[in-house]
Amino acid sequence: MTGDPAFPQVENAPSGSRRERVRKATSEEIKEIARRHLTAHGASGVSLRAVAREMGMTAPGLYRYFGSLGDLLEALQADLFAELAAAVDAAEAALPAADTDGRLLSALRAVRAWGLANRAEFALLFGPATTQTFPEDGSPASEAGRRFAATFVALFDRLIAEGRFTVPEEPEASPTLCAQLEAFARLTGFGGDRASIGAIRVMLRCWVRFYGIVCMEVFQHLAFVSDDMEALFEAELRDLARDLGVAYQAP
Amino acid sequence: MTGDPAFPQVENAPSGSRRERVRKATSEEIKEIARRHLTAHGASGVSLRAVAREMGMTAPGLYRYFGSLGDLLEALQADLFAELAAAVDAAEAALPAADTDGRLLSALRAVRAWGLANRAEFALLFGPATTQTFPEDGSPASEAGRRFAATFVALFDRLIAEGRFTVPEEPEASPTLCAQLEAFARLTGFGGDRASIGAIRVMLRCWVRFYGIVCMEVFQHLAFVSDDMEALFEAELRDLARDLGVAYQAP
DNA sequence: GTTCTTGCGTGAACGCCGTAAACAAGCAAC
DNA sequence: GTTGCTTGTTTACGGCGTTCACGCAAGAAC
Repeated sequence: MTGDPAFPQVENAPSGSRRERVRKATSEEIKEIARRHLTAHGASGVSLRAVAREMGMTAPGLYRYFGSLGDLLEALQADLFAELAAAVDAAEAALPAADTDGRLLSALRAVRAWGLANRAEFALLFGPATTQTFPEDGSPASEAGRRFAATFVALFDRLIAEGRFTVPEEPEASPTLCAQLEAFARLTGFGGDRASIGAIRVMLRCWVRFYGIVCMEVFQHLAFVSDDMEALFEAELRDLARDLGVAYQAP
Repeated sequence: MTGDPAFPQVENAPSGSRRERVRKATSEEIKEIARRHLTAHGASGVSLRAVAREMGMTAPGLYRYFGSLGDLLEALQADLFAELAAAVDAAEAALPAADTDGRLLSALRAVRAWGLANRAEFALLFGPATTQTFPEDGSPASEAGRRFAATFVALFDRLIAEGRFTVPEEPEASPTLCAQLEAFARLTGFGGDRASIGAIRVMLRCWVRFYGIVCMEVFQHLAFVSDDMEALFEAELRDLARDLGVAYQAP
């Protein structure tokens, strides 16, 4: 596996032994085909047999790569979280690093755009947790999700650091809520030094609102209003920006 | 079974011919069993064969009652919307008619409670629209959903009538958004006389926030924060009430 | 009361599916 | 070469949605 058994493996090749490389390749091919089926027919349209058939294998062969159909979906989940995070990063990177406002808006719009362009994928990531797709706590999928979240946590963190939004006076926060918010901050590594409860509360509120509007649109629960909800989304984004002390600007 | 066979159709019996009654009964039994399977194993755990087996029938027999598995799920959807609406109505009815504030809070809490007590059912109603469960526009499921929404529309309507919340100055509403909001008001029969664009906007904003927090909890996307998110929900509800000019009161 | 009709349920069949177990071929190392 | 591990196949089991041809009992018509 590593550097040199005799010393023939000078390793200009990508990485790992030949075995490992080809294994990785087929593993990627499986996920690639499964992704296509996911896109085309939703999560329930992904089947080991169909994937195997498409790549000229038999279904049991896939069990050398994924322990079950659920495992395959979970691996897909991890990849998709990474893909989404990459899309968000790309959207951010297009703007100057100092433009926190623009970057945040751009990042949020990127999530919506990705969700609309990848409905089934979005549903797999953010839809109801079925008996299948159960990202166990330390699993790759769970970690990938955490990394995705980290992107936004970092952005919000900068808002706090820049002292953007005025934390509202909230004396009513119950002890239970405070404890949970603190747990949230700890788990996400949010607001390293200035993690005021109020700030966390504002961030979570915004995240919930954002989740709501995007899910509604992607899951098509407001389709009867209009097929294109961009205007509503932008209006929501404007509100959201105001709450965060961020200067809204049209896309 | 009915009253008298001699000149028989005096109809003290429930309704319809005997045929129709027994048909209705088995139809209900099918849905009842399917509902149990839904509760136990999620939407993907509902199968015609299993339902049939449990009621001592064979699967093809069910096709006399539902055109397909998808149709059965859609019928379930309709029933579940009705059940949820009933739960909301009950929660409302427990309070005096004049107590608009209390009724609204109670109604919203009822939705959350129902969702938590019926996760899979909630997912079927509000989760991603799969290739299965596609409530065609005039379908029973779609109508049931509309009736459920109507409950809340009525409540918000009363808030407007009572002049509760001050519509924020929003000169930025784009023409597209205005058109869509008007379409929304028309389709839901919202705000008969005083349907100001701003009011509709406020209502939709609140609905989106509510949808977001409940979905997050029911779909278990904030489970890492805590297993019991009641405190967070109540905090969100407090904010929401403030925006609507509603007096928050603890449950 | 006999006949006719209609609707209900079954049995068999087709083609999917996930998954397990036994087995054969290929590659790696000694 | 021999040994052992990795890969993939074959075969098999049970479950699934759905279709079709068929019996059969209950209601309608006479």
